Amino acid sequence: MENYNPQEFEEKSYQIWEKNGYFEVDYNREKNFCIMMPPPNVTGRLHIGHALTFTLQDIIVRYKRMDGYATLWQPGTDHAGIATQNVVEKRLLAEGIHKEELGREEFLKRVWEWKEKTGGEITHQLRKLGASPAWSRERFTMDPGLQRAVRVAFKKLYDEGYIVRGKYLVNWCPKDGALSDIEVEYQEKEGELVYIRYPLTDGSGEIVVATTRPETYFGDTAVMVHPEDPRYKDLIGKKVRLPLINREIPIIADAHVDMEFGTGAVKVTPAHDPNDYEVGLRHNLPMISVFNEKGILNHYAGEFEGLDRLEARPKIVARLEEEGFVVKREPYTHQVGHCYRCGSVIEPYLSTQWFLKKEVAKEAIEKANRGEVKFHPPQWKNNFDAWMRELRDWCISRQLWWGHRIPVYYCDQCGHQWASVEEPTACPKCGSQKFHQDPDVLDTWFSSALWPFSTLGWENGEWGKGTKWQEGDLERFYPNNLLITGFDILFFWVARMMMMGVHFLKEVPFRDVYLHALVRDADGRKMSKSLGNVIDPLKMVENYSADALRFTLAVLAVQGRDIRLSTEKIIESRNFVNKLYNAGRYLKLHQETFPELEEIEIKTPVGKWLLSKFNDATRKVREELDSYRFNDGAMTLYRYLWGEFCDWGIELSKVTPEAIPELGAIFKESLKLLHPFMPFITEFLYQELSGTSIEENSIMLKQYPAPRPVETPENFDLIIEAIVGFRRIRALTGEKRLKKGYVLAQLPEMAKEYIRRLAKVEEVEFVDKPIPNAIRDIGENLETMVSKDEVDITPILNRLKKQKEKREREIAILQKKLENRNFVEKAPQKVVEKVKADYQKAKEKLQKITDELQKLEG
RNA sequence: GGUUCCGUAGCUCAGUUGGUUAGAGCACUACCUUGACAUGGUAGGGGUCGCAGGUUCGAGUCCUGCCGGAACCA
Repeated sequence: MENYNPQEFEEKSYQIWEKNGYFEVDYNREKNFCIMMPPPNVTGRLHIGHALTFTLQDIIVRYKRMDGYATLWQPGTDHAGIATQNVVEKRLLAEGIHKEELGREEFLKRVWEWKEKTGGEITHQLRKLGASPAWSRERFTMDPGLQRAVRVAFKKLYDEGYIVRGKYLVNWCPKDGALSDIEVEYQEKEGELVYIRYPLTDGSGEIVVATTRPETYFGDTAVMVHPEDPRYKDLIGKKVRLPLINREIPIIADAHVDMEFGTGAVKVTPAHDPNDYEVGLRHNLPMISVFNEKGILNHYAGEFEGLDRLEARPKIVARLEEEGFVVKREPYTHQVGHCYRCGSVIEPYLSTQWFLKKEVAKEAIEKANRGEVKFHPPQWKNNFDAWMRELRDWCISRQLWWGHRIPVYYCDQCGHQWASVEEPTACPKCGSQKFHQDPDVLDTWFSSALWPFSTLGWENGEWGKGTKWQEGDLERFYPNNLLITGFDILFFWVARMMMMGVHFLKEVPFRDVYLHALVRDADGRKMSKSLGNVIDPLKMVENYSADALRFTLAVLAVQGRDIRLSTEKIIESRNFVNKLYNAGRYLKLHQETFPELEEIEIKTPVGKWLLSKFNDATRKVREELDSYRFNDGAMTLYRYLWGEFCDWGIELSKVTPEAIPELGAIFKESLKLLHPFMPFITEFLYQELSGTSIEENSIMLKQYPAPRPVETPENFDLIIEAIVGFRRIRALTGEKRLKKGYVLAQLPEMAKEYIRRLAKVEEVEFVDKPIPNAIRDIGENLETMVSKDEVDITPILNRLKKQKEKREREIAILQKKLENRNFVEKAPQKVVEKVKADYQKAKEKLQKITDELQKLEG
């Protein structure tokens, strides 16, 4: 057999698969299966998290495809607004060019150029993993078809009143502009609580407020106290003067104040705090922004104008201290919001933005509650429900150039504002040709929210029809069957697909959602460049093969648990690949090629036994894949192929080589079973053992195995037990071989040869009662014996003593149960019967052991 | 503060609706260069299932509390 060089073979076979269109949808099939690839960022490079998610997807997709489904795994990349714009901006800066100098159009041209040339590298890296999506249908969230879908979706929502524009307090990143609520990451930070004195205007005293953000006090438009607070009751309605700038603001009463916190008096800055914003609305307070969109303080800050808000903070406090306005400062840890992308401290900031109103999700919530989407693992449903219940309006406008530009136009003549799918030529109201488009673009997630149906042709116009999508795809593939993605984008993406899918198509976008966990290092730490503990999937593929990496990820993918990955574990899988290769070599040593399992009749005892094990494994693997228990599926295959096929099947066939052709056929079938997990080595061995080429006979296109009828095999489990029994005697006594061995059981005559050869016993006899003067190994279902004269008995004695103790413990437990009248009366009859039988069996075994001990010692 | 998850062998973890003597892989010990494979083979040792109560005939599994760790939301 040829040497197996994974790198070479993986490259070669992948090309053949792709070139021959094996990944594409076979429209001749009746059953459909559709899964969307979560589009990776076009700037992205394959990291281990990608490797996990795409491996799991590929496993399911290959399984379904082999199982007879018209299978669509829709690939594509995401335009990733902020990330991509940053990448290109940086490159331009390296040449000394600011994007403002280029202007919007020219800049966008450069972004597209970048995208065409270097973007989407990740899709090539994905191929190294063996991922098998329908590449011919690859999409980009800003291709013309999807651009149209976005504009249609926007216009519909706009016309229905779900999309509105308004001046609201949003999460503002001084670098990246407006962010949605979930793009803010909270971190615990050591800060300080500064107590500031606000003198009353009538000179009758002062009021002290506490704040963690003293620089915002320039925007205060009130001080608020609890109406029942005896300390401040009399002050309500009076005015205070803000330090340094001397602006006067009123003291108001509001029951929302927490009297316990700080001094019980709260400064109100409606333009820079979400709670204060609400207060401002309730009490009709003015809203004063004290810094601009870059976070630079403005004229309201008096002498501090021109400073960055964070730099200004200590200076402001120092100045207030100088002037005697600071009562005290105390250390205070609190949660500070940071931009998910650049890490800047987020400021609540008043600005005009577009919002998608939460009401749009009403139907999606109802459907989710009715269980129309199933989550795996199920506890995610709670999380999802909670978030959907507390849904807030979604800020969808972004101050970027790269992205789907908001299709809203403003007439310069009459002021009319409208949304349009097509580029308009004139104002629909006054006919003026002077109008302009909204400068902002949409949140990237807006377009990915449409992904489960926009890629199927929904409102794509004519673009891509017949190539990127087919007529009827929506009916065939929507709802998608499954979504696999990381739990970290449950809200960002999954929830939004739910809203949009249900809103536009009246159906949930997918039936099942599988959320996988994070990949961590061997010590459970997050992988990060700064820690230097990053495992590069491409390196792992290079060093250990894609199969090894895939199998490792699958075997570690336990639902609801983080994955601790290490090269050691990948090496274990690599060893498994090696084991399979050698099993193939063994078979090839005896016969050039092997038939398909359905082409031959399994006649030999070994073949029948192995086929029944294959059936067990097949049933289990199917069940485990159907319930997305990837780790169990991988483990079942590992145990079956290594522990049963290799350890016993091959070994037994050395005794009766006439079983080898049958083994070969069963092995080929087993390769199909394994193929979704390890696509390459299975293809290699399948071709080697079939004497065919990938082009004519790819394993990818074979039927996924199903259990097949086999008559109850000769009881090989007992033969195996006898072999192990003798081996144990040999291991304990150190005998290289045994002259004569006895088995207390009636096994078929043919068993003798297997026992002789594999247990190294020269002569075997079956007996129906213990021989005299013997040492016995008492197994679960049978005993093996040799004459006492043949071996040294002390290790045997020790072992028997241990067994005795163990049996006695067991018997005590069972006996207690049986003596318990409650148990005998209340437990199901079947259980009681079983315990009784077990008790009898255990007693018998104990008897044998004590007899044996007595004889040996006596 | 709210919600959720986790704690089982030295390590990483299975254990699906409660029902044998709680399993696997790695690691460990002893033996084995036997014609597929030392990236291997054979045999073996190792756990009072975080702690304390409770429900039940019966608890690793269900309930309550506590201890320890993590995540999400506010």
